[in-house]
Amino acid sequence: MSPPDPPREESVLRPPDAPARIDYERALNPQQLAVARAGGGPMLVIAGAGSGKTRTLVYRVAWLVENGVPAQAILLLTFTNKAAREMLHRAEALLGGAVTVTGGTFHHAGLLALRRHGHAVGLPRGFTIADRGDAADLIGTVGGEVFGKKEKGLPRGEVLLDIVSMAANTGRSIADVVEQRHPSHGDLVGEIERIAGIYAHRKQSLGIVDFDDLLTLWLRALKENEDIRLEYQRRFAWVLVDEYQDTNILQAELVDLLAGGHRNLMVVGDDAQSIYSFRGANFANILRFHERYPDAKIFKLEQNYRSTPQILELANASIARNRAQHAKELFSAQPPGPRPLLVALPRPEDQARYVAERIRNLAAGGLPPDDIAVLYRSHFLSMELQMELARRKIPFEVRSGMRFFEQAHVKDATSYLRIDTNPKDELAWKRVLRLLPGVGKVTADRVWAGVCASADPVGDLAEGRVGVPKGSVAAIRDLGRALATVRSQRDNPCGQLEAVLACGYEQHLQDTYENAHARVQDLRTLASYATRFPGTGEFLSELALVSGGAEGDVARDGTPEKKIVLSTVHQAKGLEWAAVFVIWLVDGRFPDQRALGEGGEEEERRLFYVAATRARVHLELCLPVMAREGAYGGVIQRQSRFLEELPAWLTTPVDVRGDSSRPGGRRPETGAGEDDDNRWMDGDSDWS
DNA sequence: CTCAGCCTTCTTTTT
DNA sequence: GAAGGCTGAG
Repeated sequence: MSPPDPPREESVLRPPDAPARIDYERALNPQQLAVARAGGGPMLVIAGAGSGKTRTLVYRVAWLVENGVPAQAILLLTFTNKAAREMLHRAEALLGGAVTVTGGTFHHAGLLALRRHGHAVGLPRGFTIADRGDAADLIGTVGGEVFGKKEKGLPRGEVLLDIVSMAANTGRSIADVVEQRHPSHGDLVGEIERIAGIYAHRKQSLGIVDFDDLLTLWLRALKENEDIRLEYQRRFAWVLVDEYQDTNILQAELVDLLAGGHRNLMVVGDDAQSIYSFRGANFANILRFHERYPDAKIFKLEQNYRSTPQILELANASIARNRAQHAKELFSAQPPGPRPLLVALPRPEDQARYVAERIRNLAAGGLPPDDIAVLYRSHFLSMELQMELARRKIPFEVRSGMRFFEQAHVKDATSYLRIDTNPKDELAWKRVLRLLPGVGKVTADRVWAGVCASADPVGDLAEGRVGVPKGSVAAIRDLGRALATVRSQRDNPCGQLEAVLACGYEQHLQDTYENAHARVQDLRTLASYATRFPGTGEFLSELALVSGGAEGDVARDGTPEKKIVLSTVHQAKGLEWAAVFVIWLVDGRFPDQRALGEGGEEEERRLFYVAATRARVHLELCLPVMAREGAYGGVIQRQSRFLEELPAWLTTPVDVRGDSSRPGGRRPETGAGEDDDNRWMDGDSDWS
C-alpha cells in the first residue's frame, strides 16, 4: 500500500535510543508536506489516485498531535470503517503510542451521536439498526397495508425505499425523485408520500432506525439543539474528511455544522473518483467547496506512486473527456512498464478462460495471487469467471454481491439477538417466526399481534399462552424457550449465538441447506468475533454498519491462503494490485446501460478511471465480442465507448479469435522471470 | 384459510 | 439465484 519512493515510516522514525521524532521532509514529497503541515482554517486537498493520500492524512494527524492538538479533539470521517482503522493504526505506529482520535464513517459517527443524544430527537434507548433489506421489507409492508395487495401498480419495497432514501440524501422532495428516477410511478406520488410518512412513524414506534436516519436524525439533533451542537464543535476542534467527493448534501451539512465554530476543516478527495451519485453523493460538494469556503486553501497531490506511466497515460486520456472536474494531471513516479492490453474474445466463456489462463501465467511467473484482481461493473458479470476459476481450482475471493452479514443464516441468527435487545423489533420477530415449520405470513402476523399485546412475550410463548394454529403450537413454544435461553445470556453476544445454534437453529440449517456445515461454521466464527464487544447492542450495530465481507476477521474459512480477488469496481476503490483485469468492457455493461442517465456517462467514465488506476504494472482490458442478450442467442456487442475513445497507441490489442480449444495459447512456461512475462504480454497476439 | 412448491422474470453500484 | 406470482395440497 505504501509507495516505494518516500522512505517508510519505521526506518525514519526510530533510530535506536532516540526519542521518536518524525522526519516529515524525508517521508513526504513537497505537495504532501504542505498538506501535513498546513495551519488551521478550511482547506481542500485534491488527491489524485495513488498519490499517497492516506499517507498524507496519517502524517497530518501526527503533525497535529505533535504540535499540541489533543488527539481527542480530532475527528476523522472516512468512507469505510476499514479506512478509518487503517489510518488510525498507521498514525499510532508513527506516533509510537495509542492515539485516541475519533474516526469512522458518517453513519458510524451518527450512531455514536444518537446513542448519546437520540432522546433529543425522540429515539428510544436501545434502538436497533435496520439494514437495507430490513428497511425495504418494512416500507413494502407499510405500502401493502395502506393500499392493499390489490393495488397493482404499487412499487415494491426496494423501489419505495430507493425513492424515500434518495429524497432524504439529496434533500429533494419525493415528487422530484419520483419524476426523475421513476417517472412511470408519477401518478402515485401522493401515495408514496403517504407511505413515507407512515414508514417514518412505524420506525419510530418499533425502535428502528435505517441508514438514512443515522444521518438525518443526527443532523436534526445538531440543528435543533444548540447545546448539542456546541458540545460537538468544542470537542472536535479539528475535522478531517476523507473521500469528500462521495459525500452527499446531508453529510456536507453535517461537516459544515461540526466545523462551524472553529473552521479547522480539511476535506480530501478526488473529483475524478466520485462514483456514488446513485447513493445521493453530490459531486458539487467538492467542485464548489471554495464557494462555501471562499478562504479555503487548495492543495493538489498529483504525483502518483502506484502505477506505471503507461497505465496512468491511459487513465488520464480517459478522464480528460469529462468536463466537470478540477484540472489536474497525474504523473508517475514509477519506471515504465508494459502497455495495457486490449483483449477482445469471442464469447464470455472465452473471456473467462482467457483471464483464468493469464492469472495462472502471472502466478507461475512469481506474482502472488493476492496481488491480482479482476474488476467488473456489476456483480453478476463475474459468474462465468467464478465457474472457470472453480473448475481450475484457482483459489479466489469474491468481494461483491451478497455480503457476509446479509446472508440468510447470519440474519436469521442475529434476529434472535435483536429481539432480545429490542423486543419491539417487528422485522426480527417475523423473520424468526417464519423459520418455524408450518408458520407462514398469516401465522407470523397473528403471533406478532400477540407479542405486541404481551408484557412478557417470551414467557408467554414458552408457556404456550399465545393463541396459534394447532400445527405450530410445539414449534412456537420451542421458540419461546429458545428466546428465553438467549435472554439468559444477556449482553454476551457470543453465548447468545451459541444458544441460538443449540436451540434448534443448527438443526434447521441441517434440514434446509446443502452446505449447512459451512453455515454453522460461519456462525461459530461470528460468535467468536462477537466476544470483542461489550454488549449485544454494540455487536448488532457494528454488524449493520460494517462494510462488505472483506473484513478479514470473519472470512468463511480461516485459511491464510493467498487468493486472487474478484471485485466490483466500487468495492475496489482505494485498493491496488500489481495486475488488474477489467472484464466485460462492452457498451451497456460498462458503462452500464441503466446508469447512463443524465450525468451518468461521466460517472461511468470515472468508474472506468478508478478501475484502471487500481493497477500497478499489468492492466488488461477484456471484452467478449458476442454474448447472449435475454432470449437471443448471440448478439454482437459494441465495445465500450471508454475503449473506443482511447487513442490506439495507448494499448496493445490482442485479438483472440475463434474456438481455440487451448485458450491459453502460447505461454511462458520457461524461466518465470518478470522480463519474460513482459515480453510475452507485449508482443504476443497470435492466439489461434 | 394457510402454506409450500413450482413457475417465470430479470439481474447496478453501497454506508 | 432469488423474488414474485400462481397453483394445488393440507
